[in-house]
Amino acid sequence: MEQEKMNTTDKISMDDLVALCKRRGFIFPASEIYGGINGFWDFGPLGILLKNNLRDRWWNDMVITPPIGPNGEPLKIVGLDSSIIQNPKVWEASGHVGGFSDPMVDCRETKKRYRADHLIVYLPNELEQENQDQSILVFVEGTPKQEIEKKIKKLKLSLSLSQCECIPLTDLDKYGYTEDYGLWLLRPNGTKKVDRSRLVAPDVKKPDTLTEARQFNLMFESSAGAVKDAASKVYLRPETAQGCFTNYKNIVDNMRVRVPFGIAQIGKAFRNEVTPRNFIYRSREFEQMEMEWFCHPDEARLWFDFWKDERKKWWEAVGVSTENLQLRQHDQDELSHYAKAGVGTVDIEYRFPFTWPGFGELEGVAHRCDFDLIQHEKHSGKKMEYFDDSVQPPRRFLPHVIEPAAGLTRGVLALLAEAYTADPSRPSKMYLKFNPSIAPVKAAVLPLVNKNGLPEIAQKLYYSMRTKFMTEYDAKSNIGKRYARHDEIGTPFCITVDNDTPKDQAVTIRFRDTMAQERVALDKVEGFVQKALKE
RNA sequence: GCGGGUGUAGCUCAAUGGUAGAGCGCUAGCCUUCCAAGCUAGUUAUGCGGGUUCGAUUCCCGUCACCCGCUCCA
Repeated sequence: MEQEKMNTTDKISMDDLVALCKRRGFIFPASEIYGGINGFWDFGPLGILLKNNLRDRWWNDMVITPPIGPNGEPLKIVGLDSSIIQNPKVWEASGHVGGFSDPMVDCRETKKRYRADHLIVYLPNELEQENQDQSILVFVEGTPKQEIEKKIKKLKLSLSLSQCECIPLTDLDKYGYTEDYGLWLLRPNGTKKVDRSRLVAPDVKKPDTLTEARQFNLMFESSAGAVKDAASKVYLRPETAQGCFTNYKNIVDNMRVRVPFGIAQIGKAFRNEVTPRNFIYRSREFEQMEMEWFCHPDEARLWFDFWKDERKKWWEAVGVSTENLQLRQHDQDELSHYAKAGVGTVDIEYRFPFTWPGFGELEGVAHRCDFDLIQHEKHSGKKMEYFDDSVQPPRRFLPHVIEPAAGLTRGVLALLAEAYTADPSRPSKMYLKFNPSIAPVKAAVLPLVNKNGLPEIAQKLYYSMRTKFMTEYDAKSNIGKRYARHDEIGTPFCITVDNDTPKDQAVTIRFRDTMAQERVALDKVEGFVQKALKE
C-alpha cells in the first residue's frame, strides 16, 4: 500500500511515545529507581497537567454543565467522591468477591491457559468396564462436532457423542460413577469422583496434562485497623461505580433529584490484572470517570442510545479523530453479569498503536439494568425503590442504570497517541498536536534574546497570562530550541517578544501545527489565545 | 502464568575478563533580532542479587523491569 502523506491514522511507534513521555515528563515507570513495579506508572509534571485537563473537562461536561437531554432541557447529574475502601459487603453484593476470580487451568503440554468454565468435558454415560484407563476428552466451548469426532477416531476411542454428558470442567466434581461404571449426574455421597488424570486436553493426545484450577484474585486486599486478621480484611475498589449505588438512597432522599438523573464520580480503581500490558493501557492502578444514569426501565433503551452517541461526540470534542474511534456492540457471550438482561453494552474504542489496525476499549456504555440496586437491597436490607408521583397514577419502581464508564488513564494514552505527529522537517522531528483546550501548557512567552529590555516586556505579559491559563516563561538558550521543546510538549502558542516589540508594542504568535507566525498587538495577545482555546 | 527478545549517562549508540567513550540533551556563563547555530566550563551510566575469577559491565545462574506472541481483561 502506498502512503502519500502522514495523517492522523498513521500508526505511531509505542517505543517512541513511551520514550517521549519519559523524556518530557509525562509518564514515568513507578518507583523506577528500585527497578520499577509491574503494572504501575507515575504521572510526571506534564502528564498530570494533561490528565487533570481531561478529568476537569469530563467533570465540567457531566456535572457542571450536563448535556441537553432529548426533551431540550439540561440533564441533572450530581457529583460524588466515595471512599476507595468500603465495607467488604459492598463487594459481596456487587459480585466482585467470588464471582469474578475466574478459575484458570493450564495445559502442561501445550502451555495454553484456559478458563475452567470454558472447557467442556465429554463424560461418557458409561465407562468401558474392561478399560479403566479410558481417556475422557475435553474441548474448548464451541468446538465443532466434526473436529471432536475426528479426534475420537484418531485416538481410536469407542465413544459416541450422543452418549456423552457435556459439562463444564468447573462442574466435574458434581458428577460420579458407580461401581458398575454408570454415570451419576449429581454425585451422591460414596460414589467415585471422575478421575482428573483421565482428562485429555484440547490439542493434546495423551491424558493428564491439565493443571488444577487456580483462582485468580483480581481485587487487591488490605487490612483496616492495626491488627491484621480475617475480620479486618478490606478491598481496594475495582470500580468507582459501586459508590454511586451505595449512595443512591442518600442522594435520592436528600438532594431533591428526580429520576432520571445521574451520579458522577472520578477516581482511582485497582485491579490485580493477570498481565498488565501496553504502557498505561492496562495497569493495576488506574483512574475511571463513571456516571450512573438512573432511569425508568421503559426508558433504558432511549437513554442507552443517547449516552452512547453523546459520549462518542465528547471524545471527538477533546481532540480524538473520528476515524480512530468506533462503537462496538458487545456480543451476548461477552456481556458482563449485570448487563445480560439489558439492552446491551457498547464500547467506545480507540485505535491504539498496539491494537492497530484494530481498536481497544476507551469507554464502555452499559445497561446495568437494576442488577446493582437489587443486589444492594438484598445484601443491605434497605429498600431502594423510587416513588414517582409526577405521573398519574403514581408508581413505584427500581430504576435501571445506564453507565458510561470511561477510562481516564486510557483517555490520556489515547490523547497522547492521537497527538503524536511525526514531522521530519522540524528540528524536533515530531510534535504533539493536542487540542489546545487540553494541552498541558497553553502558551509560552519567549523573549527572543535575553537582553535589550525584552525580558522585562515578556515577563509583564507572562505575569498577566499565567493568571488566566497555564503559561510558561522561558528565556534560556536560542529561540529554535525553545520552539522545538514546546513542539514536543504540545504547546499550541509560542509568543515571542522581539526587538521590534519596544517600538511597535506587538509580538509574534507562533502556531505549533503550522509553524506560521502572526504579529499581534501586545494588549490583544491574551484575548487572542483565550479565544483560540475556546474553539 | 508460558515462550521469545531487550537491559551501558536523560536520549541515541560505542567499547572491554584489567581506568567505561562519543554525539545530543541538561546546568552555568559568553554570544545571538525567529526555528535544536557558535564558544567555555560543568553534569550523569553498565537494572538488581549471587557465582566463577587475582579481577566481571563482559562468562554462568537467579531475579526485576520493558517489548512481542499466547493467555487473561468483571
